[in-house]
Amino acid sequence: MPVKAGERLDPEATRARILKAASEVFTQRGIHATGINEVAEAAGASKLTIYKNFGSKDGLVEAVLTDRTQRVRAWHEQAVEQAAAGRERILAVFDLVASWYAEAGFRGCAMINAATEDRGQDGAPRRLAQDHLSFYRNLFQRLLTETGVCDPETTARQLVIVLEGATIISAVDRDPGLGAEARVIVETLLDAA
Amino acid sequence: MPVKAGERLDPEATRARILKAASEVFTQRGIHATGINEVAEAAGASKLTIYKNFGSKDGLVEAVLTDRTQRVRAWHEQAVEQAAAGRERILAVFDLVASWYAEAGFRGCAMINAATEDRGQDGAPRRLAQDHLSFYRNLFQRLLTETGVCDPETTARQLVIVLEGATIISAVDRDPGLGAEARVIVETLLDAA
DNA sequence: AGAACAGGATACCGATCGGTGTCATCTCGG
DNA sequence: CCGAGATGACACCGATCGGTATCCTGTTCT
Repeated sequence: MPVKAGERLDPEATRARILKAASEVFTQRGIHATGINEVAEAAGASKLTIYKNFGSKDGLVEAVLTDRTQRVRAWHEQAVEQAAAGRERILAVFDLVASWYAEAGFRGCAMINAATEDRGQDGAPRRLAQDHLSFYRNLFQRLLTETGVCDPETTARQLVIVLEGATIISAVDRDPGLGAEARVIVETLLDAA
Repeated sequence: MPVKAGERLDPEATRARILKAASEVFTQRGIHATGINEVAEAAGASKLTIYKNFGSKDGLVEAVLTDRTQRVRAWHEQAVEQAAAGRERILAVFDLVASWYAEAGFRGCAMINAATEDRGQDGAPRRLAQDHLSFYRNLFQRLLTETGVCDPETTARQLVIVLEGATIISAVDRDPGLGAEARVIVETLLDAA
């Protein structure tokens, strides 16, 4: 992908282009399985530019995951705000992931996948995956508190389990139907809470 | 690990020793991140013996995962049989995984991890992971039918979601408490079913 | 116009990868 | 006691890895 004239010599655009290309190729083929050369080719950038911007492959991976978790969080915050108050806001999260499962090339949560590839190590991927899980826990806990659930913390942890279970199974089975199944579980858990 | 005199020149024992060592090192460090040399060193075997027995690294990975899924299935079948009939048999599955989460060096489900590392590919790891999920679905469906649940298939799929969600979160967070949390969710779902 | 800089292309480095070949050693059946 | 098979130790292969250096083009600013 050659650089268009208009966006040339814009360091921020170059960095964003590399991030986007790296995110896509990491998602599709895995992080360990993807070489820097592939990222460079997919981004239409040279290895030099990648290393100038991110220092190392680990630095690139951390930047990709950080960018990814921030985008996902923003999507969820926005979806929640647009939903009617109460239980609908919680279900909006699962409607959002249901549409995510249905996207072509869906391969699961980037942070969980990276932490899984890196298992045994205590590097940035695992830390970012834990932070990502904490985001979901805190989001659910806030929404559950607003709806007046008696034990928001426990129920929030339950919803994260359902969310991540549906995500990993949807990725392995390539089955977008897990979104609807997760929603049913969530309604049951909310009824019981 | 040098070979003990008694087990020398026993091809089956050698093969089993390689499988066990490979399973451990793959689990702890990841499959892509582990070279054949590491497996050979961990097994006290030579690369020649590994390739004589398994043909290729992919063949070794497939053999390790096949062995693993069979062992896990046997553990679950046994745990279920030893539990009292009815709901206890379903909960026995989650008690078993709870003790699994508490093991030192727990890193999640080998099949799901391998499929995640291999994402985008349609090789043996993903197929074995799908088969592993099917095993859980079929097991739960059988037990739910025995307890007289009205829609065993749907509830079985729900239980698999909870099981895999708890597993992946327990692995990422290194938190064995997910076993108890999963059990609570299961009881709620069984009450509602 | 010219300095400064971003960036693409390419070659290169040492290390490691999956995989093969060679050879000595060990055990065991005959 | 000897040959066959299994195994470990080790050297080696081409490919690819992460990472660096070189060279040149094209843009932007002064």
